[in-house]
Amino acid sequence: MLTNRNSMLKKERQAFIIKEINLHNKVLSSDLSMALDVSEDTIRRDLNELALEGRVVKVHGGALSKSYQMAAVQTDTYAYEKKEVIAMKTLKLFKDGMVILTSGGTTMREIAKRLPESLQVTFFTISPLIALELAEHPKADVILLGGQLSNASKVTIGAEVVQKISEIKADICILGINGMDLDGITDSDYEIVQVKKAMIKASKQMIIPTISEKLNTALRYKVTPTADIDCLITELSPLHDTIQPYLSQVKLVL
Amino acid sequence: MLTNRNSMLKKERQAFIIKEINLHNKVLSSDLSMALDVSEDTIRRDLNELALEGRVVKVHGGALSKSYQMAAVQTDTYAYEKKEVIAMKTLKLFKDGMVILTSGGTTMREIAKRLPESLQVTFFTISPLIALELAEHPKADVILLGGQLSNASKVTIGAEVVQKISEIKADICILGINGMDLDGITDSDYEIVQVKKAMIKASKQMIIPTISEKLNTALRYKVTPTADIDCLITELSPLHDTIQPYLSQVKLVL
DNA sequence: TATATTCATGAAAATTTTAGCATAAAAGCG
DNA sequence: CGCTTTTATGCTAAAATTTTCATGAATATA
Repeated sequence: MLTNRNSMLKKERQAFIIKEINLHNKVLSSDLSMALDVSEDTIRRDLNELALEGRVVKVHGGALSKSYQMAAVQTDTYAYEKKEVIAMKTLKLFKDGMVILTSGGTTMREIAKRLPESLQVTFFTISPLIALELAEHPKADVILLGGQLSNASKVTIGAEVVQKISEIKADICILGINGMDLDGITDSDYEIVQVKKAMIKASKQMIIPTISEKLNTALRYKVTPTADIDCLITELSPLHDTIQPYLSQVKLVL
Repeated sequence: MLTNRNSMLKKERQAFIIKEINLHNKVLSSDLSMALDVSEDTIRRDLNELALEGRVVKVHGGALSKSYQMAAVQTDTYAYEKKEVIAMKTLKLFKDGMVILTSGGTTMREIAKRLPESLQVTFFTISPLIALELAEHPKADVILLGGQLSNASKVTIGAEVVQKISEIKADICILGINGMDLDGITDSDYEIVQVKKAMIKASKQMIIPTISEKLNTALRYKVTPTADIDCLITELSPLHDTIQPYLSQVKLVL
């Protein structure tokens, strides 16, 4: 070896690689080659060894942390546990005799699935899927708001729906969302935005159940200002860092 | 710093796409191309790979979340083969541009599943399940007739539905039935009878697809006389003994 | 229908991997 | 110490993979 000082033992080098991966969740062979001043072949051999030991996941061009693969596998019901937590929190707001207006979405579906047997509530919904889920409940009254069915999001949209919603006076409206930041709730579908606006207008209170990942993301069209939200429900504690900025904007955070 | 922001590993990129889809339920190829700074070809190839793995649903221009796509897959329908035969016969009556009014029922669902891709029709339906099935069809316009959702039969009922139906002028109405004999079509649910009467009134032609088992049975409430049926469709040949008595009553038997 | 997007395909370019070989250091041994 | 063996590393050329680009076909959208 040319310079003893700079030379690194194999184990030492591999430890460095592991550390890098833990830090950044990925490494590129080319980067490591430069940083450690060895050929890419050596790096590749290292990565192959580490992959064989199951310490990293080798991919074309470098390697990824194992957690990447984990996250990639669980996909069936995305963020299932989180949505379960959100559903339980949301259900605490439901009282006997309430009129509840709801949109669609998988979070809302988790809520519908867990509706307590004893609860006597009236639901208005634009989602056939949610309606069918709620129809399983013995004491729930379910009114499906008719209209054109959107191919993409599978909820009814259009002037007729908006008109019908305007005739309702609901106690609370549960709104599934796609994007939200400190400024407001946003969505990517214009038609759906119109319906959601009508839903908000028709309800005394607006409740937003969402996984925290959707916070601090914005989409094309604005639905309503964040300040108008009556209750924001995420899987996180209201004390969590991510939630802090929203505490001053939203009336109640669960 | 080792991380090179410009280059992203394939797996990493696909993980990003999955996350984006799970978050917003859909992604556009063009958006991803911009966000990840790769060509749309690369995005398309990623989406195709992910679709092949069954992680996302590829559509024109982007991809959708899987959870939206799956609307309960059931193959354990009673008399599946018979209903398949009936469905194929019924579909021959559908023409481009038609306005079709339909009730619910498993037979109707088999029809909806098999709707040819090329057909351009407008559906009005009282069944959320049928609506969701039809919504998978690219060229079908689906209007869900809103109203109270019946717990038992999972179709919308009530004055509102009847009122809405009266405003429609459909070419044909496909009516699932529960009982029928030489005298007339009968049902056991009074509310549903009201809706079916309205559907018949709103349509130029009435088509009854039913398994032959239901022939020669009668229930509590009468819907309409057998003589009013325009087309009766069963899994049997019109020459079959069971069908013979109906030939004189019904205009067309398939 | 006409126009604009998006898709599929194959070829080309860029990058990464593999495998074989050469070199050199490290280790083992008489 | 000399000698051989083992191990680690780098190099090259060919193979494989990934990405882009160009084109016409298919598809949406007005």
